[in-house]
This record gives sequence, structure tokens and C-alpha cells, in this order.
Amino acid sequence: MIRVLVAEDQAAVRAALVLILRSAPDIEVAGEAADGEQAVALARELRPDVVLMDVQMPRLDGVSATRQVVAEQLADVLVLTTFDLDEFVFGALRAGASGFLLKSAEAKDLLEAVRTVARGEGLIAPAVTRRLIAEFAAKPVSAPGPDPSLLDTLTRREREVLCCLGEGLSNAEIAVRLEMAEATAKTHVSRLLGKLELRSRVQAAMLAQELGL
Amino acid sequence: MIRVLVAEDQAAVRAALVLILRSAPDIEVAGEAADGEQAVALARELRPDVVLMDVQMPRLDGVSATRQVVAEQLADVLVLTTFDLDEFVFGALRAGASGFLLKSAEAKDLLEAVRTVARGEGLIAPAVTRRLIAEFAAKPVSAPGPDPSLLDTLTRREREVLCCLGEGLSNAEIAVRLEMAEATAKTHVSRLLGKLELRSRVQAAMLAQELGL
DNA sequence: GTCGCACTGCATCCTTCGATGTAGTCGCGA
DNA sequence: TCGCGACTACATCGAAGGATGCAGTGCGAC
Repeated sequence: MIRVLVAEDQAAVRAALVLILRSAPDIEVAGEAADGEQAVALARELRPDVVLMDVQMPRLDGVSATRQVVAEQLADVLVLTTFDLDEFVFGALRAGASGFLLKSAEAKDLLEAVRTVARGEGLIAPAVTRRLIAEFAAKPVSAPGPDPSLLDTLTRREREVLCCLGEGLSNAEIAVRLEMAEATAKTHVSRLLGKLELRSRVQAAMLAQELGL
Repeated sequence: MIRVLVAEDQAAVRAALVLILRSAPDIEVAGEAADGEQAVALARELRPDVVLMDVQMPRLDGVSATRQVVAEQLADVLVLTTFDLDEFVFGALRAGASGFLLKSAEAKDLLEAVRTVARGEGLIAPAVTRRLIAEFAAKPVSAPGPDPSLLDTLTRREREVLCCLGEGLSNAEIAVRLEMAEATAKTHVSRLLGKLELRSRVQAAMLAQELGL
């Protein structure tokens, strides 16, 4: 039996959700909350398997409530909203929600979503998935970063200077840090710019940043 | 009618997929490919609505093939694989896949997935969604990044210059881009450095980077 | 109006940067 | 041992960057 806590401020909508949930033999409604704070409090008390969480709620919004519930590992959270605005979606997911569904979803989809989340899996409304994928594909600085093998062509001293550049230091500051004359620092900067095919220390600094130095 | 191109190297599996697809009245199999290169070639020729793409294939793997198909906007891609390894999932999604399904999925789920992708929506296997969400939520480690409100103190022109700095441009290049004298570009650089309490254009460039300009 | 203020623009001057030539050091194979 | 190459180091010089002073413009308050 899957125990669900329903958090939704509009009484009519909440009643409808409860009706839908009760119609399933393997699901029971453990409790109902009318705002975010109540949702968190009831989650602590009732320890449901799943919290069905609306985004727009008074006192404490759904995203913040989700963050709290997830942080305390009280339950898995399935976020429900009317509008698939990016800020809601990404906010909820960052807050740790296990699923994201639109209120326009069919009753059977809702039940299936609850079961999916209860199984420890994730679920996202199809209309939203596309944008999530796009967002995900855009973010990752991790994989397709600049080729670290570029650094292989640099000498040890040049790499050290590159690190300093990444911190935004001037040639004089680099010279102090690495205990060399300013002229020498300049030399190394010049050489590494050439090897990396860059045109200024600014580009070198940004490269160093991306490489995580 | 949804036209599907099946790309899968194992003949038996391919045959099974085709059988399943043919069982749906609103789906037709436009073609079959046994490796990645063939998949791309056939996609160019047949212009299907959806490509059902296996990850592990000879000559050109599914992820690379997906990248190509998406780059040329030939079709939406639904990636299919036996193992839900992270590298496959994230690789496929970064390559631009619209959906990701495991071969263990039921026939009806497969058909529904094809329809979802054909509608321009996205779909991800529930077992995988959780990890995708986790990965997504983990990315913005730089949540407490530099305060964007810093930009409020800048004038419009100064912000434009800051953007250029973020691209590593020189004063001369900035002047050309923004149609002003080099001396003016220098002025704006100098002013924004003062306002942001930075000591060189290098630091300004890195700030611009972090702010995502 | 006109005063003040913020923004934009340019010119001047000094500082910093970056390219280049050269020299000393170390390690390695002939 | 010598020669050779790679690395590190410094000096010099023209180019780019950055600070500062000042002028024109637009806008709201008085």
C-alpha cells in the first residue's frame, strides 16, 4: 500500500486529487495539507511514501517545501503544477523532486506517476522533458570541455604561470608568487599563449578556469 | 501516420522491433539500418519522423549517429539500449536525443514513446529519470555564484562592454563590435572595473563568464 | 528655463603587456 | 667530451591596456 500526502491549497482541487487517489486499490491518502509549512509538518509526522506537492501555495511555496522534505528524507516528492514554467520545473528538480507532472494529466497518469515515484524511480511530464533535456545538454561544462591534452605541450613552469593567469594575476604578481623576475613571467605568458594558440592573457585565464585550475 | 526508421545491428532484435511497430495502426516502418552510418544515410534519404536508435552499433555508434541526425535536423531520435549506463544516457541526451528507453520496456511503452517523441515531446525511461534529475540538480554547484545584482550598478553601455570582455576581446575589437572609438571602449572598461572593484580586464572577463554572458 | 546629474563619448598620459633576441643550465646520446 | 635540444631566465621595445580630465546630450526637479 502506497501512502500519499496531498499538499494543495485549493480545497476543490485537493478533494479531486484525493478522490482520484482513493480510487486506486494500492494507494491510500495518509493526510492532506493546505500549505507548504503544513506539508512539511505532516510529512514529519505521518512519514508518507510520497508527497503530492503543488507548486503555488501560501506561507511556504511548493519548491521550498520540497527542498525541506527531501533534505530530511521524509518522502519522495511528486510535484504538481498548472503551468510548466521553466522556473517551476528546474526549481522543483533542483530542490530534489522525484517527479514533475502537470495538472492537465489524466487520472491514470497521475496514479501511474505516484506508483513510479514510490518505486524510487523518476518521472517527468513529456511536455517538460524536452526542455529538461535541452537544459541538461546545454549545461554540462564537464564532458565537452576544452581538451586537457593541450596542457601536455606546456612545460611545468608554463603550467604554473597558467594557473596564476586563471586567478587573474598580473605579470608582476605572478613573478612574486613564482619567485621570478617580471620579465620572466612575461616570457612564460608569451610562450604559453603561442602554444595554446591564444591571443591574450584574458583567453588564457578563461581557459584555465574551464580546465579547473 | 508516424514514419519510423529502425537502427539496430542485431537482426533478431531489429525484427522484433519492426513487428511491434507494425502492430500499431498509426505507425509505419520507413526503413531499417544495421549500423550507425547506414542510419544517418537512410535518415537523409527517407526523412522519417522518428529514428529508433540502438546505442551499441558497429562502424558508427548510436550516440554519434544521433548527434549527426540531430545536427542535420533529419528527425527526432529515440535512443534504445539494454544497459542504462550513465555514459550512454548522458551521452545520448547531450547528442540531442529526444528520448531514452530501455529495451526491457513493454511493447506498449515503446509505441507510446514513439508517439510522444513524434509529437515533439521528450521521454525518458523512469529508471533513468531519477539519475538524470540528480545529475541535473548537481550541476549548478555554483549556486552561490557572484551576485548578479552587481550588474545593476552598470550602465547599458558598460554591460555591453562587459559581455565583450567575457569573450576575450581586446579594446580595439570591442570598439569595432560596439561601433565606438577605442578610447571610448577603454573608458567603459575602466569605469566598470571601478564599479565592480576589479583590478584588470582578466578578472572582468572571468566574472562575465560566471554570470553567463 | 536652468540647475544638477547620469550617461556617453573622446583625447592624453603613464603603466602593463607581449613579442623577440639572447644567455645560462641541465640531461642525454653520440 | 662534445653537441644538441629543451627549459628557464632576463632585457628591450613597440603595442595594448587603464586612469583621468573634459565635452556633449538627455532627463527630471525645482
